[in-house]
Amino acid sequence: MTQELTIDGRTRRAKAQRISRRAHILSTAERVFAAKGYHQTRISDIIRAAGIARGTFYIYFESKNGIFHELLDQLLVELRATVVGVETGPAAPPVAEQLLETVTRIVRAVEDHRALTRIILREAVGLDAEVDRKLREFYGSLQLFVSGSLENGKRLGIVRDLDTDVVASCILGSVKYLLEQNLMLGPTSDTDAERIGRAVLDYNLRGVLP
Amino acid sequence: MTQELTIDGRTRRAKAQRISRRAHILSTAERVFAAKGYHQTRISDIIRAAGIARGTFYIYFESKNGIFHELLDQLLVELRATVVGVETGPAAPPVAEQLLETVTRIVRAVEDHRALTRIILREAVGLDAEVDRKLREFYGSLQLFVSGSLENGKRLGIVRDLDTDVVASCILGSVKYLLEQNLMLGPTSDTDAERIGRAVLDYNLRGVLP
Amino acid sequence: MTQELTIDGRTRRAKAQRISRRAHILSTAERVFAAKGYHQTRISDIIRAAGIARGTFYIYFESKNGIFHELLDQLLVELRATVVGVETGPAAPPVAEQLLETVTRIVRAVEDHRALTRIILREAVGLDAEVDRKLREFYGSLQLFVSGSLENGKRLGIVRDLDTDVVASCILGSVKYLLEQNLMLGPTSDTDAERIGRAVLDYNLRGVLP
Amino acid sequence: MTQELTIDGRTRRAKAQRISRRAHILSTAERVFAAKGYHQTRISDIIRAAGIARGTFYIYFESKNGIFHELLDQLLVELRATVVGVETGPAAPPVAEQLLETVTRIVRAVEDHRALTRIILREAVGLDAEVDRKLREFYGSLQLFVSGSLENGKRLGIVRDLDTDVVASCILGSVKYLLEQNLMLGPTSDTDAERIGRAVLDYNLRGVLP
DNA sequence: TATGAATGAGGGTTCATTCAT
DNA sequence: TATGAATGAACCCTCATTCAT
Repeated sequence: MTQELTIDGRTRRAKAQRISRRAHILSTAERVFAAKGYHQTRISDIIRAAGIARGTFYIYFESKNGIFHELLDQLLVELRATVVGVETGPAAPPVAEQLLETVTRIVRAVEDHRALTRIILREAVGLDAEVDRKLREFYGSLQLFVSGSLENGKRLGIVRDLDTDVVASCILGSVKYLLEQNLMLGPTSDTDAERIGRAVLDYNLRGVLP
Repeated sequence: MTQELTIDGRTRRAKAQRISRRAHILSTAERVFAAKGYHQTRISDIIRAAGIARGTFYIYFESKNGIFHELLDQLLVELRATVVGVETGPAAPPVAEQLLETVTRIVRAVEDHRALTRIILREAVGLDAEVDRKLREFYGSLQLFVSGSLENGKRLGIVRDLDTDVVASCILGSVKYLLEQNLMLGPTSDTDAERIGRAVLDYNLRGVLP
Repeated sequence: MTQELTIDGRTRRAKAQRISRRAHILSTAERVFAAKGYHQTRISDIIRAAGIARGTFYIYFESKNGIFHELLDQLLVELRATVVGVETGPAAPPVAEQLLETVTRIVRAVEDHRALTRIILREAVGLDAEVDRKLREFYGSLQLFVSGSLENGKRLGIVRDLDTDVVASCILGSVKYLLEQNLMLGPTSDTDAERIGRAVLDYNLRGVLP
Repeated sequence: MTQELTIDGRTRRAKAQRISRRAHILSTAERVFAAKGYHQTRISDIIRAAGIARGTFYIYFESKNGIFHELLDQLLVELRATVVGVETGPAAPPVAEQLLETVTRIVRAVEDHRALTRIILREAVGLDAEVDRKLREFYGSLQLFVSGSLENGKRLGIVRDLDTDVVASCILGSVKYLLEQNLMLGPTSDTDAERIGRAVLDYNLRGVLP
């Protein structure tokens, strides 16, 4: 082993450690934020829970607000990934199926990030202008996706004539509210998730009339 | 005029002034909270806007949190009044009609208290345990009302067989999200309100399928 | 006494108290700054010495930097007043006499504000851009005054031909340095002050050659 | 080559490197201190500018204060060298000439260490007790030298009867202030330096009277 | 009742210095 | 010797609440 390699090894190890440390703080903060809420969370809480010194926090993150934004971005990217990429071309699967898949994927993603989603849903709104912008953009892109799918469905004759904007909002709202409700309770079982998914789909497709 | 009467008059006038002053501070706080958000609002902001002294605020209200809870209670009572009291007896109007009325009433109530609702939706969640409890209770009672109506509808044969709990959540969610969206924009015109009301009703009743 | 007068009395008393409190903090800060230096002075030091609470300090002054600037401004105004206003017209007293008077006045002013001057001389330079600007402006105006007087003297034939800019700097420098030296020692007696004043004048007028 | 010699070579090379590295950090710190001022300078600024690691700094210097003291000492020694060593014996050149030479030498020395001198003049005063002591000692020794020269001049009949202490202070002050003024501006040209040197000398020798 | 000056418990952030590698 | 991540003591400032007048 030449010295270069040794140094390389050290550097690599150090870098890996830095990344894992960062991830550790990030996930700790996620937990603390979820438990106490953004405003009730003190930097002291995070560093105590993470077992690090005060200054160490500021090596890895710019500020309390900064780490929150990082968590927010992380979640929004992840959630967006569960929705974006649905085909609406002529050869694509029927809208109903796509929506079911989307719902299932979202439910799973939210389940995978209970704590994070809980924070976002409960704390992010109205926190600061930048957060608001990000959330608006996020919901806006979802809205576009859903209303686009509905328009497509109308063209294909598998969706009846309706106010796509309003209905897209309704669909988003119904899914969002269901997720909120379930997050506030304990973890949702897979069967529950499926039951809820089917019910919301059925409702969205056929309404409540007989 | 005896002295007693004079004192009575004084007392009455003083009492009236106390009440009106309290109302003045309350409505001022509502405006300020709505404009800046709960956390960004300082007691200084409220007293400056209300034109009162610092100490005066604490004569009428226990704390910043206290006045917020008062506004919250006020709104929840008002909103609840738009929903509660719907008849589900055999002689009652059809569920469809009742829902339309309810939606219309809610939209109007929210429009009447834009500022307050805006705060509740954006700031109240996760503020403290007590607020959370109140909101849970509020949404819970709405949920019960809606799912009860649905059950009733099922018995009457005017609602098809569906998971009433999940669907009730969906209905609440769709209405709530629409209200959120519209609150963040400018004031909704009456025609818009009606259009949206009809669209959400139509969607909830018949779904998206042709 | 009508109620208005009573209120007036209260208001007046309160205002007076506020002013005196402010002055108290200001003079305390002056003492502390002079004793420990700007950077070594903590807000804690000032409030402890002034016998006030932390928050009280911030009622009267914006910040540590703010109170320092106030002291600085106060001194510069006072010192400027000892220098500005000298007549240079044809009917004015001879330059020599004017300079002597100026020196005497400056020495007295500095003696009256030992602590303050000590801070300004020792701490102000290089503290921040604004302080630098103020000091540059202050010394600049002195320089202008002195060189103007010299020019005038030249025209009147009571000052020989010399580089007025450089010589004005020299005069300022010699006075400034003497003041610095004396401030660092104990208080200067009146006789010392006069002796020094005469010596510096004599030196400035006639130089060191026989 | 024996092993000892090799080791000797290594040791020597290592030592040389150590010395040059130390000098490198020192001169970098000088630059940074001059640019940002002592208090605004962070260790981070120095190590970044020097291209070394955090810990390395502390191998070569004890502390931020330590490296500053080293720069201070270095400058004071250098400046002292421009003043000390002037002969005052009977065979020595006339005082006037000696003073002119001294002024010229000081101006040059200051020009050679603009950055450092700038720091000393702007930041050192009041930094800590030790710095104050060193500066007092430095100026004290200059004062002694100048007043000694004046006394000597008086004995030789080339300096008139005057308060040597006060006048020594004046001379120092005038030179110091001029240097300060020029340091704050851009670099002084040689001709400017000479012009200023002659003017200050002329002024010091003959005063302002015709 | 009304006032507004006073309070003081924190909170987030900085940065000189240390130390394991 | 060189590194740079880790440390934690300090510091300035905020602001909800109190209380003497």
